Amino acid sequence: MSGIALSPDQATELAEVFHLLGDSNRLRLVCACIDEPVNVHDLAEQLGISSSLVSHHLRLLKAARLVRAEKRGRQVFYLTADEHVRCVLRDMTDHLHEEGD
Amino acid sequence: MSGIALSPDQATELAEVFHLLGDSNRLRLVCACIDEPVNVHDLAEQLGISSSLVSHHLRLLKAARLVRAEKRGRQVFYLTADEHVRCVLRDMTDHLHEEGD
DNA sequence: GTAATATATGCATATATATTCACATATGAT
DNA sequence: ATCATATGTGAATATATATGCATATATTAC
Repeated sequence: MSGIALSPDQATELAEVFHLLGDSNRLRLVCACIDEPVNVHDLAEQLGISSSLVSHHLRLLKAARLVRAEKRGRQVFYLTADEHVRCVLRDMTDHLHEEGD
Repeated sequence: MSGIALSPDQATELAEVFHLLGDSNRLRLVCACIDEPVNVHDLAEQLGISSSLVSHHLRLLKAARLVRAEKRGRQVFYLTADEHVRCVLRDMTDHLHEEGD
C-alpha cells in the first residue's frame, strides 16, 4: 500500500489546521506574530484590515491553539503558539522564492 | 517589526496551497500517493469515496501542481509532486500522535 | 465495428465561510 | 462617575466550494 494512510479522523484533524492557514489574512496573522507578541490593533494596521476582522480570525486561530493570547492592560497581544506550525511556516516561506517551475 | 511579513500576494499564493490541503479528502489523496503513484480507482476505494469526487479533487491538486499525473493505458496514476509539501506532510503526520496538550 | 472500463467534466445545490456593520464589553484616564 | 480606546461578538450576506449525478471521453478487449 505505502503512502501515508490517514484515517478520516486524522485527516479531519490535520485538515483543520491547514484550513485555518488556507486563508490569506489568517496566514498573515499567524506569520506576523511568529517571533513576538503583537496586539490586535497593530496586526490590523499591518495587514490593512479592520480590527474586527482580525478579532474574528484570531478567535478561530486561538480555538485551534495556533496562537495564544496575552493580555496587557487594555490590549491583547497574540503570539503564534504551535511550535510545529511555526516550523512549517518558516519552511514554506523560505521556499516561496526558490520556485522556478 | 519582526515576524514573517507576507505581502498580500505572497500570502495568497501560500494560502492556496494550505487551502487545498485543508480539505480532508484532498489531504488524504495527497498523502495516499506520497510514496508511489496510485490510480484513481484505487484512491477512491482507499478513501471510500466516488471516483468522480476523487477526479474533481485531483484536478485542483494537479492545477496547483501538488500532484502529477501519469497515464498508463486506460488508467491514470497520480503522485504527490511537490517535494516541499511532501516534507510538510510527513512532518505534520509525524506530530499527529505526539499531541499531548 | 461494439462493449466494457477508467477518468474527466459540466451543472445543480446545499453548505461553509469571509467580511462588514452595529453593538457590546473591558480597561485606563480624568 | 464619564470619556476614550481596545477588543470581542452577533447577525446579515455575498461568495466560495464540496459533493452528487448525469454524461462525455478515452482506452482496451472482443
